[in-house]
Amino acid sequence: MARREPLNREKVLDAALELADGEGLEGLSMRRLAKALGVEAMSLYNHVSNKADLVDGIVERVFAQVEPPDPALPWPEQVRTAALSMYRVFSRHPVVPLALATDRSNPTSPHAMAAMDGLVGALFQAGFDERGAWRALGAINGLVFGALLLSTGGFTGAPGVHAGEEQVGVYIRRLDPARLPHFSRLLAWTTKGGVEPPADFEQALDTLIQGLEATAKSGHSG
Amino acid sequence: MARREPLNREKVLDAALELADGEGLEGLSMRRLAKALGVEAMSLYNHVSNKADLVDGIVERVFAQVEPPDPALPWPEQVRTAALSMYRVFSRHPVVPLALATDRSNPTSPHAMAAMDGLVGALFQAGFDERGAWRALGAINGLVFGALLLSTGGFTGAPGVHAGEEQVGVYIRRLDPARLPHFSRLLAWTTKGGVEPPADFEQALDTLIQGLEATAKSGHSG
DNA sequence: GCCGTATGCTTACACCGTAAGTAGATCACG
DNA sequence: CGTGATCTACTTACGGTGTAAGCATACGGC
Repeated sequence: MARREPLNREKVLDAALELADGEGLEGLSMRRLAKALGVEAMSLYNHVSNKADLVDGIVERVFAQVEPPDPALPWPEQVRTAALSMYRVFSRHPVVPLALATDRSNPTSPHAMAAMDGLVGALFQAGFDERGAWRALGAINGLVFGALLLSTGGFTGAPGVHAGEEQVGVYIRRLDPARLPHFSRLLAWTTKGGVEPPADFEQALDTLIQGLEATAKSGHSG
Repeated sequence: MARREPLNREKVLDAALELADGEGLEGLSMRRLAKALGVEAMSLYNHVSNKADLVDGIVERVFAQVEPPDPALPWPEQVRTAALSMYRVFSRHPVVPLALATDRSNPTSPHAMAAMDGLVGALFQAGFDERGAWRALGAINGLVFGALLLSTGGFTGAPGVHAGEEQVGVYIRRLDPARLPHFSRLLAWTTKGGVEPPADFEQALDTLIQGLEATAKSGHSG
């Protein structure tokens, strides 16, 4: 009667994150997770109260990897590094932004709040008042999550960045250059390579930060 | 034997959109949709090949409401109106951004491409080359969808804007002002009202556009 | 009138999250 | 040591999901 190595919340969450990274959020089911752990589905409920709780757990676990910015740096640099850190971490675990957008749950995760605190601190340093900081925070988070969700989930206004080249070709052939001149010109360019999501995001972020610097100077309330 | 009024794709999609708007994307199931139409689930498959096809259909239908910008206006104004139009339309139908982020499907929708074409045209007018336009487009779409998904789905780095005031109170009490000084200061402000998602988005958009103007002037490739 | 086609219903399958009940192993305490 | 409490895992079951397969009915063109 060799007892199996005991399960615990940490192991469950680790396995869940691995499964979700590999199979996507839809591929993460209690039954499949249990099977991966060599256990029956209902046993998981000893360590996790819900599927929602499970998802919250992996979100929190990933947020723990986000590095808060160094308050000694100039504020635009803080915003830059914090946003980039979020982007990088979530790129490795695309389930997380999706889970945050899908479920209505969460936001009481300590690590998530810590990450936000750093960002907000930088915005206060910039001279924003509460309203301005709130709006700037929305802009930053929106850009980070939007970029991740669009590049992951499928819609860039173009075929996913993951699509093979032949697919893109079909796509382009379907659109009428006479009716959509600009968009087809742009898509033609994307097929020649040159699309690099991380660099593209970094550029978009810098653009936003430039805007933030301008509005921070001109008026406090953003 | 009074025949029932015949079904067609349009009626199915209309009912699906209405159901999804009312009950959320999760509430949209073939069985429930069929019941709403006074029909059995499998009958829907005569007008729709898939659930994915159904969702694509409502996405396309909503995209049709997005107004392309007027090419005669100055380009920042074009970007502004186009992005705002997307934001407003999708605010009325929050299922759509969620569906785009969730499913890996879609993007061959004519109306969606038309909306993108207008935006890209404005960016070319601004003097961006392909790479710059691509990145600017990513920034704009990212911001629009990110703002929508975060305000809808739950995570603003704060309790959802929809959360009742007492919930927010509980939330704030849970966080330690000593450990998270900036974030708790910001959240304290949000409880006093003043959070207005449309205005907040508009401000974020203007900030981004300011950044776009700066980068458009300084160099072509964004 | 007749037949192909389109429409709708019925049944069935494999999956999902999880409530409820139960068996067995482990541990604290007398 | 015995004994009871607790904790873990398993089994079973319910109502939900998307949809494949088969069958009945009604309509349009000849």
